[in-house]
Formats: sequence, C-alpha cells, structure tokens
Amino acid sequence: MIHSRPIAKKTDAHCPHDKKVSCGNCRLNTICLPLSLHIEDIDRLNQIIQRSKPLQKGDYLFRAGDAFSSVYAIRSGAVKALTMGDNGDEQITGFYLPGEIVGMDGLADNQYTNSVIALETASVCEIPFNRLEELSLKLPSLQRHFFQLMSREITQEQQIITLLGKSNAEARIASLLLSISSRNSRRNLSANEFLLPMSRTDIGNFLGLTIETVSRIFTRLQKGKVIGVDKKEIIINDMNALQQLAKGAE
Amino acid sequence: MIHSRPIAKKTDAHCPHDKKVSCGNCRLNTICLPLSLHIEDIDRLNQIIQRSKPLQKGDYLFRAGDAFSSVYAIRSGAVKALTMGDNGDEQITGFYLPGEIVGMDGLADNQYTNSVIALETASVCEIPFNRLEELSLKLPSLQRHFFQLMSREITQEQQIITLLGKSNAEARIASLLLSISSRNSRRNLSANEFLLPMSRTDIGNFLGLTIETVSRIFTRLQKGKVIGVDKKEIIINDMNALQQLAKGAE
DNA sequence: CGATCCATTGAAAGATGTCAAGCGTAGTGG
DNA sequence: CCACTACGCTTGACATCTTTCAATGGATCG
Repeated sequence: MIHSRPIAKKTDAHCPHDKKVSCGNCRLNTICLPLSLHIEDIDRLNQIIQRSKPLQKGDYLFRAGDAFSSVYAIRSGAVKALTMGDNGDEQITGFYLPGEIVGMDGLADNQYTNSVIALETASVCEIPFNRLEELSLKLPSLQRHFFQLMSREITQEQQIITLLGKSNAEARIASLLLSISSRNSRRNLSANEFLLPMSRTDIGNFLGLTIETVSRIFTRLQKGKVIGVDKKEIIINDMNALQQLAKGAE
Repeated sequence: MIHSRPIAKKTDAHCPHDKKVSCGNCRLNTICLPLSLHIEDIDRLNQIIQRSKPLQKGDYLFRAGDAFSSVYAIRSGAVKALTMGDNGDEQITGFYLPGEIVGMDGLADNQYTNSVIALETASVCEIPFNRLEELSLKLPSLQRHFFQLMSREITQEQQIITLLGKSNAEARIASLLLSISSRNSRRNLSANEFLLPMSRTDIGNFLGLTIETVSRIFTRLQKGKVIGVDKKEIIINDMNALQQLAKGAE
C-alpha cells in the first residue's frame, strides 16, 4: 500500500473542454506547436483547428482503414494507437498523452493504418490536413514545423523500437515508466508521481509481455523499493535505480 | 577500444555508378519518388540531388549527433541505422534497402539521432533538406510527397513495433524475412530467393534476440522445409507456412 | 447479490539466454 | 604455399526467464 496522499487528477487547461481555447493561449502549445509564427499567422492556424471532439473511455477517434483527413493533437486525457494483425490480434503501437499528435500514419496511403481509442475521457484538437497543407505553402515556418513534428514521431517510434529491443521484461517496463515520467515533466507535472492511463493488459500488449509478467514485475519493483504501485498510481522512489534497470543492469 | 571507420568522402572522384542517372529515369523512382510532377519540376528536383557518395561496407553515412543537413535515398546496396544507448550498447532501428530513405529522424532537433552504416557496398542520393524545403514551397505536390514519405517511414516503424511485439523468436524472424521479401519484390527482384545483407549479429540485435537463437531458428526453419539457408542466401520454399509463423501460429 | 472485469499470485512447462566448444572462411604474415 | 589468427556462424548442455494454466481477490455494475 502507498500511504501518501492520493494524486489529484490534473487537467491540462483550466477547462479541458473549453472550446474558446486557442493555440495562442493553450498551455500545451510549447509541446505541440513550438512555433515561431507571427501572431496573425497563429490566428490563421487557429482558425482551421477544430476542438469539438470530447471522447469517452473506449471511444474510437478513428479506425484503421478510415479515410485520412486530419491529424489530432491530444488536449487532455490519453489514447492508444493500435494495428490489427491479419488474424485479428491487436498490437498497440503507442500511447499518446496531452500535447502529442496522432494520425500522421494516415497520410502515406490516404487512410489510417492504426485505430486510436481513448484510454480515459479525452479531448482533442482536430487539424484538417488539406487546409494545413495549403497554409504550409504560404508559411514556410509552418511547413518546417510539420516536417519536424513528423520527424519527432519517427524518432519517438525509434525509441520504442529500442525499448522493445531490450531483452528482459524489467528493462522494458522501467523504460516505459521513465518515458511516461519524462513526458509528464514536459507538461510540468510530477515526474515521480502519476497515474497510468492504461491497463496492465495494454502495457503487456505494447511491451510484448503477458499481463502476468507485467504484474509480477510491478510487484518485484515495489518490493525492491524502486517504485510504489497502487492500482494505476505509480510513485517512483528511486529514479536512479529505475534508470539502471532500463539500461539492462541487474 | 572502438575503432572508428572512416567516413566516406564526398569528394571521391571515381563513382562506379552512373552519375548521369536522373530521378526521371532512375529505376527506383516509383519507390522513392512516386511523384506526379511535371517534367520540368522533376528537373528542378533533380538538380538539387547529389549522387556522389559510394560507401564501402562498414562506412558511416552519418553519425548520431552530426548536424542534420540532408536525407539520403539508398540507390544500391543496403545500410543499417542504429542508436547508441547511454551505456554504449547499440540498437539497430532499421535496415534500409534501395529506394528507401534514411535520415528523416534528424530533422526534429536538427541533428541525427541514428548512425547509419553500410552493410555492403552502397551508393546513395543525397537530398539537401534546405533546398528541398524551399522547392516544396513552390511545388505543392512535392510538399505533399515529402509529407507522405515521412508518413510512410512512420507506418513502417509501426510495423517494426508490431514485429517486435510478437512474443516468439520464430514469428519475429519470419516477419523479418517476409519484410525483406516484399521489399525485394517491390523492386522486381525475386520474392523467394535473396541474399541477406546483414549478419546474424545484426539480425539478433534488431529483433532483440541473441545470435544463437537466430541461428537455431534458421536451422529449425530449414529442417521444417520452410526456407533454405546457405550463409546469407535465403530461399523461401513455403511462403504460406512462413506467413503463418509470422502470425504466431505454431 | 451475482456477474464481470482486472489484477495478483503460484506451480509447472516451455522458450530463450548463457556458456562453451567447434567448424569453415577470409585475411595475414612467414 | 602454408600456418595462423580473427571472425562469423553453428551446435550442445544447462541456467534463467517468461509464458501458460489455474485459482483467487477486489472493484464495479446491473
């Protein structure tokens, strides 16, 4: 059991469903839009973005095979992206937290290759790609920005590949926890205490482990005083040890 | 002690490959540049692309940390991309065959996150990104094309994630062989017989397996008449069985 | 309250890693 | 031309880790 106070659920905007929020004043814009645009250009961008999609847990944002039209910035909550194998087995390809962008896989063949499902109540900003494309032709720094966003998605997926290349289960789980931790601190949330938005089953699927193994590793890390676990609540007690484990140290 | 291999020099005078090749008549352009550009636009693109980089086995195309300047299309041969962990362990993030493009990871932070090394003698087309960016502002279909290329890289890395998510070694190796097979047939090469450009060690590193396991799986698949193996030469005898194995069927 | 879902735990089976030995090839220097 | 070494690969025996199968408990919901 963890005896410290419960973690208050934090939202990323004053009101996560406030439709009046604009990119200019969004708390997340340093993450999803680190732009050097003029104020009027931000306004033009702002005008094409739609913010009318609150999702409940389990809702699909889009499905693999749907026609590609938009990319989506996560504003609050969390989602998972997954592909369906030929036989019907799902493989989670990533978890996306506020400030991160999903749907960029759909551009290649004009249809999404992943389905994206809300892990909890979530709100997103829809960015119609056609209009973004047009605007990018007029705003060089916006074009560059989207090239960079896609590049960042590539590097992050390479980090996942690196994570999955680790041989043992402990290293993979440690890496996942560290990843969530650092993404939280980027949003000025605690790097040491947070709620996992996904189930053990999702973690296992993502990391190529069974749910039982995930559970056992959590228990083992807890017994070793590296982390505290209470359901979805995680407290990192020994960041250094966790980093060592992520590297594969015994 | 780590011995750095020399980086191939741009100034190499004698290129064994035809420098007169242009994107317009390159055999690979349906893969790396499936463009709907006007003939004069292809010419403009053609003018910014440099084709003077023959690499020998083991040569670096670029190193992680180098300043980002260009992306590279593989013209012949094969390369591997790898990241270095904090401790010094390498993780291969991908193999790139002719018609495929490396270096798009470098755009996010203006420096490459991967090192890219030739697996065999290879030639590449260098595409300076600044100039590509400028040209993209004038040619909407080129801008779209590069968005699509990056999107394709994203989807392909998601396929790798899916591959690594598979629990057993047989499925991972089967998937890798099928990937190489299909990429070969895209280039009108045999889907059933090919030479692996990479070592067993590289395969193991990429798939998160030890070299011994890789070797054993090859032997087992050979004994099961699914494939034929002779050093780096692979013959797929039973494509169907290999696909079943890739799905995880026993 | 019963049903269901999610998570945890134990025991046994199976898969992969580790350690060790050996083989063949390519390259090197005598 | 012949050792000789270095390297990549294969194979075996054994240790270790993860999965599988089974049982249980807690939470949630109708």
